[in-house]
Order: sequence, then C-alpha cells, then structure tokens
Amino acid sequence: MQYRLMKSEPGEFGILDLARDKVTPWIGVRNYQARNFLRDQVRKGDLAFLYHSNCNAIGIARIVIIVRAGYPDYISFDSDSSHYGAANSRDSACWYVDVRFKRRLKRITSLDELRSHSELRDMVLLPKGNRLSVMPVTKQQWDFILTLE
DNA sequence: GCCAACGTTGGC
DNA sequence: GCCAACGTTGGC
Repeated sequence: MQYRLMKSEPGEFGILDLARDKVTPWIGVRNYQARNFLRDQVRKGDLAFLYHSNCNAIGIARIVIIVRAGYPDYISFDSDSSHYGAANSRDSACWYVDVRFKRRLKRITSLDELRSHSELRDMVLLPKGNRLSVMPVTKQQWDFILTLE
C-alpha cells in the first residue's frame, strides 16, 4: 500500500458525491507524467490526500482511498462517442482512478504551512510551478502531515 | 530536433 | 481574473 497526493478543485469533479461517501472517478489529465503514474503506480487500496487547488482554502483537505486502480478513458475508443478518436491507443488516453471518500481532515493544512516544515522539504508538491496533479507521498511525509491536523 | 506559439495549471 | 510557469504542438 502506498501514499499519494491528488489535486482537485473543490466544486469540480464530483466533490459532492465524495461527501456522500460514494465512489467517484478522479479524472486524470493528459500530462504524461501524471498519466504514467496513474497507469503504472497507483493501486487499489492506496491512500491519498486530496489537495484543494484554485480556491479560497488551498491545501490538504481530505483523505480518499483508491478503490479501482488506473484505467484508461475507453470513451476515447468508443465509435459511438463524440470523444472517439481523442486518443488512438491505450497509451495516449487519459487515465482515471476511482476513489472513495474516507474522511475530512480536522483542518486544512495550507501550502504555506507545508512549505514551512523541513520534514516535508522533498515533497513533490512544493516547488513553485509544479503542475503535476497526482504524485507520490512517502510514508514519512504522510505520517508527519497527519501530526499537523 | 529546435523553438515560437499556444494552451493549461494554479497561486495570488 | 491576472499572469507566471510550465507542458504541448507544429512549422520548419
């Protein structure tokens, strides 16, 4: 079992479904690194921080669990779909994972606060300009962040 | 295979 | 909503 961090914009992508404890697809982007990560690394049972971006309270807000490992956006291959042809191979499709809401953190740990801790200096999230929407978190980082709650 | 133009992400 | 920092695309 591994730890992840996934970004989302609150209000997008079925957040309300998450709140109702449903399973929700987390939609990968076309970014190669993110897609390869979903395809090759993310597994059922992995835990992930849900990071809220592009909003008033930016930071780590929730914990979700991966309930279905990475799968390609087969809509791209469905000749009945208006998205047909958007991807022409398993390798160029967007990849999804399904997640289930696990719990809300007691408070949101902001980006500034994450940056202030030397224990987290190697977090993939933190360098300026990082645009990866899904990334690994080490067990040490995970445990430390939970102590900040 | 370079690189300018364009598109997107995401903090502010 | 602005715009910096990236990633992607496409002409050459």
